[in-house]
This record gives sequence, structure tokens and C-alpha cells, in this order.
Amino acid sequence: MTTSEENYLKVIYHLSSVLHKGVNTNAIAGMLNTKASSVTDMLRKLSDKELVSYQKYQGVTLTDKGFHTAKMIVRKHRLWEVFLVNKLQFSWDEVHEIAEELEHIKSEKLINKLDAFLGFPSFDPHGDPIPNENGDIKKVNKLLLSEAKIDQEYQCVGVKDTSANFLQYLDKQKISLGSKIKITDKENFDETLTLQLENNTIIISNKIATNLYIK
Amino acid sequence: MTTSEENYLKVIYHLSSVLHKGVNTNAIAGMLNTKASSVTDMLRKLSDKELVSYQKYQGVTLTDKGFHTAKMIVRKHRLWEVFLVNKLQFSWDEVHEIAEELEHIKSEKLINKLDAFLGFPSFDPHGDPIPNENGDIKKVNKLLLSEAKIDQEYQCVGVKDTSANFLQYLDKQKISLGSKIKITDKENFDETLTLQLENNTIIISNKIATNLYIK
DNA sequence: ATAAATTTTTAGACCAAACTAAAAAAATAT
DNA sequence: ATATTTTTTTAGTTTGGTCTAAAAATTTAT
Repeated sequence: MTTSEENYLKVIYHLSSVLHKGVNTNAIAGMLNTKASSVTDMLRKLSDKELVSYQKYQGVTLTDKGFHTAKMIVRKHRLWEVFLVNKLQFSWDEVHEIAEELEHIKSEKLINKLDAFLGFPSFDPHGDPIPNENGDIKKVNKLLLSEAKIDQEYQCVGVKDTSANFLQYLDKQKISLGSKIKITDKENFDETLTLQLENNTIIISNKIATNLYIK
Repeated sequence: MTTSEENYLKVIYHLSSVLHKGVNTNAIAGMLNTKASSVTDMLRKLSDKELVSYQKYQGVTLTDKGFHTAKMIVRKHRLWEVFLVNKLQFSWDEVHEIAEELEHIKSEKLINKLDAFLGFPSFDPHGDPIPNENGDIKKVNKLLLSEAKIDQEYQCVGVKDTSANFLQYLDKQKISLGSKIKITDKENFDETLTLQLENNTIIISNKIATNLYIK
């Protein structure tokens, strides 16, 4: 498995978890900052290795083997993120790029020992679930803040957008995983929300609300 | 910097620390399991980047820039080895291959945070010195067990051969870094040594003695 | 139902890093 | 000092992953 192949699998995994159907060439190209023609080449290669099933012009889906492989890459990525944040004191907006590299380190023994060292975490620093050794993923009944009811108490459990920009905004607003949140008012016109946090009240746009997971 | 370039620099670094003169093409090819013609190509490339100074047919030496770069790669390799052994409970014969991958992870911040997390170690699990952030290396007055005097008490401080084979032999003989060692007898014919260890007496060949560092 | 627009694939090229085989230079032996 | 051997370099290929430009298929619009 090359790093490039792993990156394609990961992107197909993420896209198909959103789309729930065959992933198209252009979407993959967009995510990988590459060209559609390169994607076509790689899909043929992954298909030959039976990691994806691919019919030309019909989009692509992961085979069981490809699905499992992708989950193991995601597992590595997220475990390394936990390591960086919990052990090396990185902040949650700094770890994605480094984990993108670390996720391609090959040893399975390494990742299982790392998992144990970290105490078998179920979620990464952004609230995303970490597949265990068998690929099982803990499912959480989360919803977007934009879908929440008014005057009900929730808890922040994750972010949809993991860009440094968004995460730093949350830091500034003192919102982190575990923060208690209650919507006290919703503006009808643009869906701006007034939030009651532990120690203060803030106003956030709909764009923020559609990128925060709560339960 | 590609992984391949880094591997060449590292090999040139290690070879020139032994040879103390220009490193020849074949030696590099031997260490990297590649062909001399590939080495020539890469040397030209590294020379263009001013990482080595290279005149054809004259061997190669590192420039200051190349020397520093090589030391930083060695630093990463050895810090990761400490992490694997001290934090993840790998044994000293398992870590080399994994560290060969980890040493190519790019972030400088990562490696400095890892260094701090590990308590700024000066030596790796095989007793090799770890360059600090500036490239400074702690020098130890070590010698090979084969050069030691009879009936003097020494302490094991490192291994020359770091192959799993040799390290496992040492495990079997209960010799580890820090072990106290005294030579009680030396056979003139083949230089076989009789060693007094903490709790037992063992007999070792000259080949073993030329691969164990003591002080 | 056909034309236009979009998406995807093919064909041919490039680059890095390797290779083989042959040529050239340097080192060694007689 | 010359011949032989060894080392190194050159020349030309190969492979993986990318690219551009053009062709083909599909989707959308009229």
C-alpha cells in the first residue's frame, strides 16, 4: 500500500459516508487537490487490488476489504491526534496535518500499543469516533446545533468543520468538547442563535451552528 | 526533502563518521540496497541542493547544511526509538524499522515536543547519543569490550551492532545498558572472554566483544 | 428528442527514483 | 609501465503518480 493509495481510500471512505452512494471522480479529485484524470488512473489500480468496485462512468464504492483498510487508516489518524493533543500538548487546531503524515506509518503493533498507551480512547480531539482494532465504531446520537431545540440543555460533542480557523473561533468563544450549551433565542430571519454557555452568553451565526455537534 | 534524499544523507553521515574521509559510491549503494548508478544520480541531486560536496570519482562529503540536516534526521530516529521503548513498551530489538519510518515525519514542533515529553534524553535505547535541537551531541568516552583491560570493572553503555539478532542474544545473556561487566579471563588463541556479570559468569566470543561498548 | 453543458476517460507526456548494460576512470598487480 | 580489475559514471529504460489536451459518455436544458 502506498501513501497515495491510502489517501484515495480515505477520501472515498469519507465521501461515501456522507453520500451513501457511489462516489464520483470529480469529488475525489476535489478532496485530493488532483485532477480527474489522475483519479481515474488510481481507481483502476485500486479496483485491480479489489479495494474498490469501479465501473467506468458509474462512480466508485469501497469493497469490504477497502472499507476495512480505510477504517484502519482513520483509526491511525485519530489515535495519533489523541496522542498529539493529550500527550504532547498540541492544541486541537494544530494536529490534523501532522496526523496526515503519521497515519501512513505501517506497523500494526505500533498502533495497537499506542491505543493502549492512550487508554483506548473512543473519540479524537474533534469528537470523531476512533475505530477499534476490529474496525468497530462507537455510535453517538449527536445532532447539529442548528437542529437543536430552544431552551433545552445540550453538550458539545464534536465539530463538523475541523479547520484551524473554525477551531480557533471556538477557542475564542470558550467552547470546547463537553461544554454545556443552551439556545435561548433564534432569529427567524437568518437563524442567528443566542447561546447560554456556562459562564456567558454569546451570539453565533447559522454557519457556526451547522458545524457544531451536540447531544 | 524527500524520504529518499533523507536516507542518503543519513547513510553518508553514518559512513563518514566511521571513515573520516569522502564516502564512496559503492559503500552508499551497499547500505541502501541500491545500485551504484542510482547513487551517482542522487549525489548529483544532493550536490545541486548544496547538501553534499561531490566531485565525480572523488567520493562525497556532507556540507555544513547537509551535516546539520543529517543530524536532525538521526535526532528524530533516536527520539522515536526512546518513545517506542520507554512509552510504548517495545523491546530494543523491535524499534529500528518503525523509527526508520517515523524519522521522516516533517514537523519540527512535533519533534521538540516529543523531546520534552521524553524528558530530553541524551541516549537512545541502544546507547547512541541523541543530538539536541541545535545538533549538539553528548560525547561519552566509551570503548569496545574487546579493547578493555582484564579485571577492571566496566559498565555496558551501548551496542555497535543493533540487529535484532545481536540484541536478542544480549537479552538472553541478561546484558543490558547499565550492566556491570568485568573480564576475568581472555583466551589468547581466539580472544574468547570470560565475563563476570552481576549474578553470573558467561563466556563470549570476540565477535560479541567487538560489538559491545563499555565505559 | 435533440442540443448544450458537464463529467469522465483516454492518450500521450513528465518527473523522481530506481534499474541494466556499457563506457570511462581509477586503483591494483605484474 | 602496462595490463587487469574494480569502481564509478553515462545512456537509455521502467514504474508510480501526476499532468494536459482531446475524445467519449452522461446529464441537463430547451
